[in-house]
Amino acid sequence: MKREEFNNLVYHIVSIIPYGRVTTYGQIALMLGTPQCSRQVGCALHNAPEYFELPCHRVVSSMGRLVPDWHEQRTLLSNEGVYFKDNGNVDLGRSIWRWNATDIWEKRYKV
DNA sequence: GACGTGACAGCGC
DNA sequence: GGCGCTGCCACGT
Repeated sequence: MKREEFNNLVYHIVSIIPYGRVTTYGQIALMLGTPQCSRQVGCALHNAPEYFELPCHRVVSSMGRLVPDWHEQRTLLSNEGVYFKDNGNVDLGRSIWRWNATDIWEKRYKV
C-alpha cells in the first residue's frame, strides 16, 4: 500500500462517517488492514487539504479523547448530537460508528 | 539521507 | 478509570 493510497482511503472513510457518529484512528487503521498505523491516520488528516471538506472532527482517539488544542471540535460534535462524558471525552459506547457487522467494537465498548 | 516530531494504540501501574 | 511509557510509521526540516 502506497502512502498516497493510504491517505486517500483515510479521506474516503472519514468522508462517509455518518452525521452524529464518530470513529477512532485505530478503527480506521483496522479498516485499512494496518492496525499498527493508527498514527498515520492522524497524520493523514493533519495533512488533509481543506477543500476535501472532511468531517475530521468525527475522528477521535481510542479513548474518545478529542484533538488537543482544537476546542471547536467538541462544539461541532455536540451540535451533531454526539454524547459526551463528564470528563469531556466522547462517549464511544453511544456514538461510535459501527461501519459493519464487526463485533470487535461492540465487545470493546459494550455497545 | 538522518533526525525529531506527532490529531495514536496498547499495556502496566 | 486515569496517567505514563513504549512502539509504530509517515512528514517536514
